[in-house]
Amino acid sequence: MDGSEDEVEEEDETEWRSSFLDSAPLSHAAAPGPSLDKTSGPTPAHRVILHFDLDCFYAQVEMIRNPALREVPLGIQQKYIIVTCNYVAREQGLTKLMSVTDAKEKCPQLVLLKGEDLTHYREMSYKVTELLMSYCPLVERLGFDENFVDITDMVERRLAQTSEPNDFSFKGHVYNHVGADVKAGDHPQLALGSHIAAELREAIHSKLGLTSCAGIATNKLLAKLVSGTFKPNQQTALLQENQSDIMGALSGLRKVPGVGHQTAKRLRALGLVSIQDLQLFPLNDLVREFGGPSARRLKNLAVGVDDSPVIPTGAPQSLSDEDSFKKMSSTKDVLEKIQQLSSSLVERMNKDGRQPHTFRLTIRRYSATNRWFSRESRQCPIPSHIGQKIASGSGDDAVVQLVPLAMKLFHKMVDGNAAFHLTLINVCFSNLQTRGAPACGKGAITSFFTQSTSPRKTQICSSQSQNDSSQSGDSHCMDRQLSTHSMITQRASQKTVTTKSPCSSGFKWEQSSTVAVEDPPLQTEYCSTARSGPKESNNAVTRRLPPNVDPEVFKLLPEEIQKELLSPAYANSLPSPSTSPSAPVAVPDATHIRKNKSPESFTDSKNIEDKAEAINELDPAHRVTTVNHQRPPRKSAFPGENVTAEGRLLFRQSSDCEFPGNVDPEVFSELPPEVQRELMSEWKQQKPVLKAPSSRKPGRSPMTKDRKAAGKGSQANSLLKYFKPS
DNA sequence: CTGGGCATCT
DNA sequence: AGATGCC
Repeated sequence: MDGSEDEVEEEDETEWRSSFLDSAPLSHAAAPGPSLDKTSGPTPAHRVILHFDLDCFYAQVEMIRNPALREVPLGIQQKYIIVTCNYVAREQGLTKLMSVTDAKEKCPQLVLLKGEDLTHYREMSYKVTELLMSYCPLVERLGFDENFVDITDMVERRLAQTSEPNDFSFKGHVYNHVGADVKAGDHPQLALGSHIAAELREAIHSKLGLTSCAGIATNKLLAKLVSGTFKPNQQTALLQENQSDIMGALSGLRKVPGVGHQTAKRLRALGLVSIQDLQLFPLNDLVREFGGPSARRLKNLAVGVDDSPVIPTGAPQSLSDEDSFKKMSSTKDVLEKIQQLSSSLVERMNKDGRQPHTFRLTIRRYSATNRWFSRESRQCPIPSHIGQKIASGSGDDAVVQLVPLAMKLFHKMVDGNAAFHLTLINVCFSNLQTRGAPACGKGAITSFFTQSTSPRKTQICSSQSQNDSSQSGDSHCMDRQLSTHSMITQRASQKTVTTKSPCSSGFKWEQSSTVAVEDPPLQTEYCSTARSGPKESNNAVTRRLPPNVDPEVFKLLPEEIQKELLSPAYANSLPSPSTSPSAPVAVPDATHIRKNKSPESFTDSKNIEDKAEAINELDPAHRVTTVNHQRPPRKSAFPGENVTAEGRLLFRQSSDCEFPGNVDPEVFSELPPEVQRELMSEWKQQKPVLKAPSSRKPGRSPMTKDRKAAGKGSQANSLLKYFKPS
């Protein structure tokens, strides 16, 4: 399958392209109106759905950040797992989700980068979604590296204005077909879809530097299944007539998206192992086990039928941050971990711009049998004064007030006096609400999103007929997007790559109430904390609190928590130890909070961030990689990579912070000296800019859009926070 | 030596 | 609040 990509390729591409690019006719004679129905006219019987899957996503992001890594086998490590690796590594037998031990055994020269901090992956992920949305608003995310796009309307509009439906061709592969085997004229929608898919993949590559795979089919299930047929950096279309082929080719029921471990287990209990087993299994029997809706869904999936609509994802409905570990058994450690997680979460929440109204703490207890099951969580409302601080930028104040809340939740689950053994802690903000944005009420962006998402009705699972009514994307929106698209495409033709992050516009909600929340009167009902030791009165205790801890909240805490908050472990995280109650206490900043905690956090996140910042300012298209290599020149997906020697820096074998903290020193030391020098100089070139990940710089667009949640109550979104203004 | 997110459904 | 599923 090597070089011969795009086997079914014709030359009328330019014609198609121009046809595709020019702005749409404003009349949609044949465009699906609100009454899109199979009975109503020559409208599309089928949707055209694209599925995009970024190649080894985390590895690609890292290789963009440091192009020298393109030449070496690279693995992205989270804890003891290689979550993904580049294709150099895959050639040596590495696979996804392999243990570090196995991976190093199989590939001793493997270069490992820590991937627990998802910040860069998340940012790039949203850039991809944003880019796709600029062409077509119906984009649904699946994880960080996959997107569905419903281009039905775009295709129909193009077809309506295309005079010669016989000139059609397919771009890329066609499943189970070779060469000119396939008559594209018989599948105009999919054929056109394949060209759009190619166009979008090219945009992702030219603007963001990422390669991807795509699948073109009539529903999400098939598009996803077919997209992985040829990897990497290729695309495949699936014709209706080959649906049963691709379903039958699945090696087992687990391969069906939507059938997870549990479902597969229950199916196996019914004697079902293969796709065919499920296809032939009586629906009634299946209903008995799974209930009507799930049973029908499963039966449909088995034959490649999937009516589920592409639901625009928009901004996330929750933000969470978590860490796992082998063992955590002291309340002090829990407190510190919660503090660390909350600090980072609050920072992210602040960049988002929305205000969280619910806080949730999740833990996982150790269990010899099932280490990764049984999560427990408790949630509570976030007092508005805290929520406002989060959204307004007083993040450090917010953290200080949030931690006691979290500890309260923690002790709803864990008895601090008894022994415990945790293996994971997660903190989560949800119920995110857009706060009164002045320009947000009826702004263009807002209405755009309102339109694009409101017409969503939950599609019911119609039985067999494959022709699901395409969720009538509102055509107004599509037209507007199409014109946007031409503009963007024109810009793309200038070969300007917009990977830079600055985008300034450091707009922030100015919060008049920044100082408004005052410590409530201390005298009222102090007695609730009955046995505060004889040492100090409640008043004294309260005075020892950090200035931004709400005494009201404090006194509601279990006394053990109160003690913890006053303990050295906690106080040390503050700039001013509690020794002198009368001394003015500075507001702790995130760096302080971040600083004193578990050893692993000393892995210098500073350098990493610095590097990221510096790299982000470089234009990937123009940056010349300086690599000194005698290694077999891997064919890079990116042309124009150049190689020169650098090596003015000496490599220090010490395991200190001379190189980024996410680089395994051990592994690094095993690299060839040339590679070491190369990497070192790469790192050294990045000049320090920021200290904390608090790069608040990516300005928040003043606009927040409300995405009227389909069905559910408000889902106020500020998706634009994730999408840099283009 | 099995991650760190997200979402939906019940 | 938990279970399940996806990456």
